[in-house]
Amino acid sequence: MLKRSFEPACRPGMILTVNSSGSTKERILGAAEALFAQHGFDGASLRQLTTVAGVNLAAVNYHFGSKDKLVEQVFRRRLDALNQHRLAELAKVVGQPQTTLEDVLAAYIRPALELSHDGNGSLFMRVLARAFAEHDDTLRQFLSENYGHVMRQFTAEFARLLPQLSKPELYWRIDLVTGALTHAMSGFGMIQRKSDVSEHLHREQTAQHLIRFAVAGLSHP
Amino acid sequence: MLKRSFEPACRPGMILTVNSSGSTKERILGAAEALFAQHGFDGASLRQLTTVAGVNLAAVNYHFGSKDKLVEQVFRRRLDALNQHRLAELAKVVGQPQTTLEDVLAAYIRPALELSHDGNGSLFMRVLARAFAEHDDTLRQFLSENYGHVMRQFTAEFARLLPQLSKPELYWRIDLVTGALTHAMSGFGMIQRKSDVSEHLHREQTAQHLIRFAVAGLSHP
DNA sequence: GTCTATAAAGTGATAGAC
DNA sequence: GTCTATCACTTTATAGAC
Repeated sequence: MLKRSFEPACRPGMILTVNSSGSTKERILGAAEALFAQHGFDGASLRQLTTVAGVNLAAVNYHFGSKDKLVEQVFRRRLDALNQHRLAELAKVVGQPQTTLEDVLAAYIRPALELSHDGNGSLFMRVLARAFAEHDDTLRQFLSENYGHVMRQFTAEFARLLPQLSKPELYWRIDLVTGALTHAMSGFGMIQRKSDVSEHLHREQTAQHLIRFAVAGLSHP
Repeated sequence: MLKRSFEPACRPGMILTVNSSGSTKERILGAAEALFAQHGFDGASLRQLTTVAGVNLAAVNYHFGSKDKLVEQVFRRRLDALNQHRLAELAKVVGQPQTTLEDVLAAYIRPALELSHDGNGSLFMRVLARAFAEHDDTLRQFLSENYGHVMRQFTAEFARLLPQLSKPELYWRIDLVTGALTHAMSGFGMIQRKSDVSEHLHREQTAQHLIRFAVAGLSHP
């Protein structure tokens, strides 16, 4: 039922991409991201991981201390940049005289979409989707402690733009939108880019889809 | 980072519920559902599982053949009933002279909500959410082969009710709605029932929330 | 149908040579 | 900083007594 085989874990090209550049530490992080996305945190073993990264088994404990600390670093590497990007975009639009719901949603969605369209970044979005599904308290606490302020800032802005909604109603809708975005950005039902559409245009179209859906879901009467 | 400890895996009451009734086979299925929800398919071991179920370790292989076959049975037990229920509800409304989008969505959502509000059923919705996040081809093929016809029937009905949408546009929206529902039904952001609201009323309110959100997401211009 | 005992392989982590 | 070798433990699965 559940594949746990080793060989077909990564496409050949992907393995080369992962283990052929950067320091040992970077190669481990890259391989961890790919294998956690495919097999989960429990499913991916340090032996798979170090083989794909082309490093020695002991290197993980030397550079990170433990598997759990490695997991944490996989999250930090991407989320620090992603959420700084989000807050920077939010700051840009909040200062404007007439901020729209679209503007705020774009500040939240576009940075994530940009990440998910960069080859290795899309793997990370799958890791993130897994983390959501895990319901692991330790992991959730880590995310809340380190990145909770981002969500709070966006929620405050949504509340300002949707004053007709009660707090519970707003939280309800934000939660449903979050579910839709996580699902979409983890690369599940992402519409395939046609060959006559540029990467940039495709990202723009995808962003428009997501934002319009989110606007409808947040602001319906 | 990731909890793998054994003791606090289940609340005491839950363990009693799981292992105190039914045949050996049923007790194993119940414990598997609970532990797969909490620790994932890889994270939950047969030793945990048989201890919680109060049965012998060897009983899993005797009754199911292997861990993977057990996973399959955990899905079958709930999905057979859930999807039959959905199709029955769909058949009821499709025959009517003026079927609405709300009717069709209710036929899809209400059976899942009913399941997710029955104590052990809510654990299964979390198992299902995990399965989505897994991206495992074997698992996805199993779901598609056995229950794909249900989604196709609902999609056809959506297409009939939303003729202004192109096929890709419709698939996009259905996918985003699916993400929101999976997220919500896995018990993530479910609004807590207040003590002065009956279980039945709460389920009704939740259904209304989900359906209105889905209508807005599917039918916006 | 249930049990004990155990096989065979995998796991994370570490000690110590280089 | 990288390596080999290995420890201590857990995993799934099975053989064989009852």
